Amino acid sequence: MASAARRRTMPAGEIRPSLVEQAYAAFKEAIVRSEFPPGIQLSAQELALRFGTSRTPIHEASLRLQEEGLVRILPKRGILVCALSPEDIREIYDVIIAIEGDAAARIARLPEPERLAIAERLDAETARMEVAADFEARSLADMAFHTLLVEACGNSRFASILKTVNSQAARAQVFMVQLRPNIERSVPEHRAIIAAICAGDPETALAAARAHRARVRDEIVPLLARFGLRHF
Amino acid sequence: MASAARRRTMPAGEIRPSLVEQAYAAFKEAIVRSEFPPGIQLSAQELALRFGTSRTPIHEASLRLQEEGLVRILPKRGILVCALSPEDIREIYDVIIAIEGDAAARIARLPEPERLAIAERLDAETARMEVAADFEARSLADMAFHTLLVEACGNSRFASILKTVNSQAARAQVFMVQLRPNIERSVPEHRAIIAAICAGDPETALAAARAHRARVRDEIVPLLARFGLRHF
DNA sequence: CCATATCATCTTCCATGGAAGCTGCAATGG
DNA sequence: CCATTGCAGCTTCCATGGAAGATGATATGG
Repeated sequence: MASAARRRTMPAGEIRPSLVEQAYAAFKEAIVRSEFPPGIQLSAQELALRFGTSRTPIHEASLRLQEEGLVRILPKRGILVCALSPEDIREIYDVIIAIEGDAAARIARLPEPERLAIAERLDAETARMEVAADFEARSLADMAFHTLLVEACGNSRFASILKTVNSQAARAQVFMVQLRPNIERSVPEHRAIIAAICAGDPETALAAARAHRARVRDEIVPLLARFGLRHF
Repeated sequence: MASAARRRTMPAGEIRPSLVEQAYAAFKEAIVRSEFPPGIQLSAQELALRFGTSRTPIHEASLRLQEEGLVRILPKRGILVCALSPEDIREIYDVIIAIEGDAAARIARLPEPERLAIAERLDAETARMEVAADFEARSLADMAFHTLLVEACGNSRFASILKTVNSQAARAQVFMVQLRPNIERSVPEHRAIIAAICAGDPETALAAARAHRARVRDEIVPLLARFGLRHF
């Protein structure tokens, strides 16, 4: 009865993710974990076999991944897993710098109660980062900080842009964890962003967020290039 | 030999656009021209009939348009042409402000010969704008200016982000042309951006580009809202 | 009269097969 | 020995049909 009424108005239960969704997630996961070496050429048939569907969901998932820049569909030839050069990583970081910087400035422009609430949550993540036992936990808290920063800025398009470029960079992120960059430098930089937000100073927040990401970029990109990695 | 070698490495002739491509372009065109009222719900079948293909290319084109935010695919229900609220337009402008501002700053950081060459081309478009006979021509030159600004900044991801949000805003643009905003104010603002680029001053270029777009945003968004347009 | 259940009809989702394009190799001709 | 051509085997592209979900009108029971 109630269940019938609920079924009736069920807007989009999406109980069971579609096969396209599953194929998309599985394919993306495999790419990020570098189970498919970058530059490899695959066919829909073999992916369909691997993921246990027919070729159609694979094809549609590939279209989505192509839109996100993770693969390229070569007409009549196959699916190419894109390779990222250090220059690509640099481009991606520059997008992050532009968007995330603006997001920080936007938060600093919010009415005081709102921006203080956000600042508190940002501070909590930063604290988690500081006391984290291992590198893994520290990275997670770091990611949570940056996700929150852009989710809270009030422009959903900012979030979706960052989601896209982050997924492009994900493969490199996995690799970078092994390089163990000095993430502890991030803590005071995060605090500087938080302080500017609390003070309601958009200019300083913008500059602090940009400087933070630019510092990371300038640390990471030469490192990748020096390791002679032409692509990931 | 050269021809053989070239044929060998020919990446993708793409002589004839695929049906998906055609359906994508036609569907998008129809949406932008508001031939489909926003909010309307369509079926793949009827679109297939209209565009003279089967349902498959329509479906794949719709997936692409969904990725771009122009339509939403409602599972088992149909294809919804998205409606844009003034708030959406505002969000889109804010993305433009962040990305285009950064692009201007990046150009200002280029070595002098390069940035002067770009400045010259930007100036040519601005001049075309100034002497344009009708509003139509003026808009075209304006668009060319902004396209060039972001194409020349050296980060292809900036261009692709702007392409996406611009296509989202395209429907509103068509509408806005009829409002005939005072585009002449743009000319000196463009010149300010160009001057900062020539001077190699990234900060000023950033501020000038942001101010220009922010001015347009603050002119347009209330106008749309005042017209009582809940969506386009 | 209202609430609930049923059902006809719409839709997408996904599997599959034929058509056509691309590639690399072997055969052919100089 | 090299350049060209033909071909076999791969790939995607696209059409189509069955399955299952979503919806709204209608029937049914209180």
